[in-house]
Amino acid sequence: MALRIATWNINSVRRRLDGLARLAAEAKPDVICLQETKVQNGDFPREAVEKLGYRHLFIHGMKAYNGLAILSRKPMTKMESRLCVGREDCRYASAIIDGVEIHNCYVPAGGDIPDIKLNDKFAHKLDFLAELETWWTARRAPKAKAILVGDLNVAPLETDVWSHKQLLDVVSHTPVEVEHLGRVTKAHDWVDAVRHFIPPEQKLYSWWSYRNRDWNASDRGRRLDHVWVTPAMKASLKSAKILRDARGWDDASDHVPVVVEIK
DNA sequence: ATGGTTGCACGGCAA
Repeated sequence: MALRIATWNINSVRRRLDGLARLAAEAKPDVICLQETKVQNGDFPREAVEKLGYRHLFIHGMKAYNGLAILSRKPMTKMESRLCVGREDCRYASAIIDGVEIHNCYVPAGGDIPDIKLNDKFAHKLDFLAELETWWTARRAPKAKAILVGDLNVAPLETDVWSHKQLLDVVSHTPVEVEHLGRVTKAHDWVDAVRHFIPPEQKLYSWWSYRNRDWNASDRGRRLDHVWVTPAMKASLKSAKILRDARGWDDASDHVPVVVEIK
């Protein structure tokens, strides 16, 4: 079994079809997990995606916000979506491909103020992470083959942000979020596939704000997009890449794809 | 300290 899997917060699949074609051509993933497709299932650009070779689609979308898709060159079974913290938000989709469970997740961004009393969105984010922890604890199965990918909207390591000190109070890198994400990791003994290859001393980002004059020069990035595998798959990890160049593509998303190869 | 940009859809809201 060999599998190349990409995860990408595409920030509107309809506005990013050229980028999707470029990802397909340059990284040749077998599976592409998208977040923030921002489109209802009926309006999803199925034909364009099928033309790129992804003929097995699981689309889980809604109008204007959120939305996920799993695009695959190989057959998919057991497609499921889940509601998280009681909302119908389209933030979780899973399927089985080549005997591997693929979990595609879009954690709420959490708004601007890192205080659950002042900001409902922040409370929602922490509740969502807590629910993920509970769910993964309940289905603990160390020998299972599973991959969890997505925009988790948390940069856990000091080197996952451009300035640890300056971002301690900024949503995405606050200690309480990092703790919540850490408990999800522990709940299933997830292995961070990207940090497996790129040492934690090295700065590494997958997102750069649109609100910078020159994202590349200022380089104020954060690593919000992740690929995790179960311990059973750790020995099969072959490579991991964050496609930084994609931030400079025409009509770029603010996130770039992360690609992991498994053998 | 503040505002900076983008997408959806056509007025703010979410990121």
